[in-house]
Amino acid sequence: MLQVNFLRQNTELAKKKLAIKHFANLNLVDEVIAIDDQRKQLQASFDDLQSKVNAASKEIGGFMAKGEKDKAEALKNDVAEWKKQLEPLKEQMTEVEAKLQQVIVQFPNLPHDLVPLGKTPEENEVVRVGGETPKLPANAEAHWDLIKKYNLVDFETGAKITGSGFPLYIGKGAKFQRVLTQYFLDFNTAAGYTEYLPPFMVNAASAFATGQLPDKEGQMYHATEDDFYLIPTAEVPVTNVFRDTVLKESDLPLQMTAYSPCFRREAGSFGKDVRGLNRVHQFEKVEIIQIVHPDKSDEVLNEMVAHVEKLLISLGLQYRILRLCGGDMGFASAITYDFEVYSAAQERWLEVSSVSNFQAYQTYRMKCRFKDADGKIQFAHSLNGSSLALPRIFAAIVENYQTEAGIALPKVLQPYFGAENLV
RNA sequence: AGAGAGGUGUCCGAGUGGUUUAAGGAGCACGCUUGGAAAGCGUGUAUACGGCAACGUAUCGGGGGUUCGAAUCCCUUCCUCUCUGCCA
Repeated sequence: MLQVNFLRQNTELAKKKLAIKHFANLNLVDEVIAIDDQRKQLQASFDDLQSKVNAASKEIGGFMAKGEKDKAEALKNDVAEWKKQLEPLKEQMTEVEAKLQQVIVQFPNLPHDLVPLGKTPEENEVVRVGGETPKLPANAEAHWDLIKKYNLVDFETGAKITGSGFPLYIGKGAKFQRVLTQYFLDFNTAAGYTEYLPPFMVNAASAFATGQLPDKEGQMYHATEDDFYLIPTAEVPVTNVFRDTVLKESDLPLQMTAYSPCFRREAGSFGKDVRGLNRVHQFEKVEIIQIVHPDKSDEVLNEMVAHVEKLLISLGLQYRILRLCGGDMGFASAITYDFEVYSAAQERWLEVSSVSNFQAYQTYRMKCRFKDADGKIQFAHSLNGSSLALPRIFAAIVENYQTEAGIALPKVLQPYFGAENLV
């Protein structure tokens, strides 16, 4: 959530930056300031009147104690009059505050200065490419054929149990999921991240705090009986650990990692993108999350990008890092780097990680603050990234490590799997 | 799921309608004291909004109500603990 005071003091800058994110209704900025003016005025009148009521009530107490009933009664009449005036003021205030909230949550985060202009994924900037394009055997197949051939994942039975997009992992396929999860968590904790295992459902307040509500309401599964949402990423529960807190400066940086299944309705997805493991409704992911001092978030973002890059290198996958353009970035993010791995069998890049700096956008919503050296309260910055999302890594390894005889494994995974080959 | 007990500041904890302007204690910070430290003494120590400021307003889990006045009474909701039930 953006802060009204920031919009007030940087109106033109904010509009310019919102335009980079292709936010259509720039007049909303002026509107929000006007509503806030109204709010301030109402509050001033309300506070004045309430102050009179409070003072009089105290006086009445004094009169009652001394037995001066007449004076007390006279004052009571005054108070009754003021309270009558107070009522409409209170109503207006509630109304204006709701309106302000309703408008301000519509603003996406402002883009970082490094964010390239552009609207479509084609306009994302390739920052780095690494690794080798794998040489596949002549009869190479895509992962959706390989997993069938070796009975690693069964989509049909998953669909019978639940619906399409809920894969059923079997045998070595299931074990491989577990092994990847463990390897990723170990890799993250070795770098200083603390491991969390969070709830997989969250309440509306948590979903709001990280920006899923109200923006992505339709993308989450909603258990209406209890009003819980199935998490679309571990980012939601883990970032919310620090909702409504005032931290000490020395607590920062907070580094968390968490495994979770992720549930996404993916309403509106279609076409070849959704084949096999490329896009599913339930998948496993290991996430890294940091809450840091605002001065450090740029630096930390680079560290997180380097961390994920090292992880991909260790898996021997060809990858590229994209800096997303304004039009392709998420709602709450100030800057995002996407990681893609190359699938030689599909001859396309698959997104496996997205690392973002949210700056104070989430923490302001969440009221996650810290007390700085001068005793002032500041909003921390939050960042997160996948490290890593499993299905496409699974797909890429299965495809890129296929041999005439089966599927090999990256060296780092062999001790975890207890074998040199997956199959 | 049923019955009961609770939810007060960083923490413990008092407080059942009116100097509560939330007692008291602990912790923390600063100062005094000291050769240095501890102890002791003193001072300070929540957040949000409005205001240049003085200051005002709100907040005792959340929401609503009664009252001139609510931490305190009423309703509602969430959470924690104990017991019972069910259960991996």
